[in-house]
Amino acid sequence: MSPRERILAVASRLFYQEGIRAVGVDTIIAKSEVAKMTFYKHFKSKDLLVLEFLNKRDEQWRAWFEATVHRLAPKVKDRPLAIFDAMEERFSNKDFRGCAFINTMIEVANGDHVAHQAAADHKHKVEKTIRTLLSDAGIEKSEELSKAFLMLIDGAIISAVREGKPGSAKAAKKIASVLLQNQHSKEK
Amino acid sequence: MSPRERILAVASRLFYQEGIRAVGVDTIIAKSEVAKMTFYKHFKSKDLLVLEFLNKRDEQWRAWFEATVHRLAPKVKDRPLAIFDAMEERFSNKDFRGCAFINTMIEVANGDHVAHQAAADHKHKVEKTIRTLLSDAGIEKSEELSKAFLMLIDGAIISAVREGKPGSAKAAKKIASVLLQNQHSKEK
DNA sequence: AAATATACAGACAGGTCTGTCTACTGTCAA
DNA sequence: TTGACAGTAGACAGACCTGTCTGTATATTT
Repeated sequence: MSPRERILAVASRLFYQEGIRAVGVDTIIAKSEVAKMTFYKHFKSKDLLVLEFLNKRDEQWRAWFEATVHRLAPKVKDRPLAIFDAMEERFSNKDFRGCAFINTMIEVANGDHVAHQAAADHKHKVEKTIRTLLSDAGIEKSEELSKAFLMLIDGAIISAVREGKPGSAKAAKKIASVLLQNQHSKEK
Repeated sequence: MSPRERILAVASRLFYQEGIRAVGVDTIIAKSEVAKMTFYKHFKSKDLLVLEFLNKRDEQWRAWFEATVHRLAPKVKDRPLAIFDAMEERFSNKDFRGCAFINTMIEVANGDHVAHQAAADHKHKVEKTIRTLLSDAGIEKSEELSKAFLMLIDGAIISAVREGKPGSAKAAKKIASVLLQNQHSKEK
């Protein structure tokens, strides 16, 4: 593993686990066993490292998400509800500490900051993925429903963090299934 | 206004607006026009000030919540859905920056910290209030539904922060009304 | 063998953080 | 008038923050 990869790996783990403000560059440098100048050669500033962390995590998260939903639900019509089974898997991880993008957005506070933009972009992409899952399952008016699903996901994430257990995923799934039934009965 | 009240008022505003870690005691001391020793006379540490901020905000928030729901919905059966109208009022405030308890919980990270306990306590109390609103409206199985409502509220809060506009409250209300209808039709 | 690139170790500057301490001022009551 | 009390102003300690700088070692390429 190259120094650059070590730095990014260590930083990603610590940023997610403890928060961005809580982790200093000195800690990252020490834990990735790298010289300070090597760090600043590869990342011009801490902010740029944060940005790279967010971008990489966005890609990895969405790749995981699509793969897991497909694994859990081979049939397209089962995939919308499988979203919440995927979330439950995530919530059950012992290192789960919520959504890195929500966390960053809250930690940074300033709405103009790049981190907010990154969080907004990430969630928009996730919402688009959900919309595709819904319309592939034959659901009309998938736009409103995908926004509802995203809200349920975020609510479930917060509940899971607060309670320290993954039960909220099942509750969210139940709500989602009611919404789908409701949508279905309206179409008839 | 006594020095102590000034400190707490300034701290509360800044903690909510910018985050706890982001605001140093020096800033609080300067803005509340107080000597440093006066600060430390009234609050033994920053952590204790944070705790008092959270406790006070919990009381004020719930008082506002109950009063607003009652104002918006004089009839008991209208109150469950009025919860989301109340939230929309909150989201529309220009200083809205999410839920102070969620924010604190995320910012602090460590699950054993008092702030987590405070957030958990607050949300439990809110859930209990919601459960009462539901059962007063004649809804059975209010426990499961109150948890669902809380999840919708938290999801709507996150969406509102992310989008910077209060629209998510209406979306959450729509979902809640579907849940209520569904509950109602099951009872029949 | 010499030159170049990369990474190492660690001192340093300049700033911020929490919390402590001293010395001074104004007020009120015994 | 004297003493207690609450508050002010500001220096200070010690830790931590980001980012820069010097000098050295190693490895690869020419």
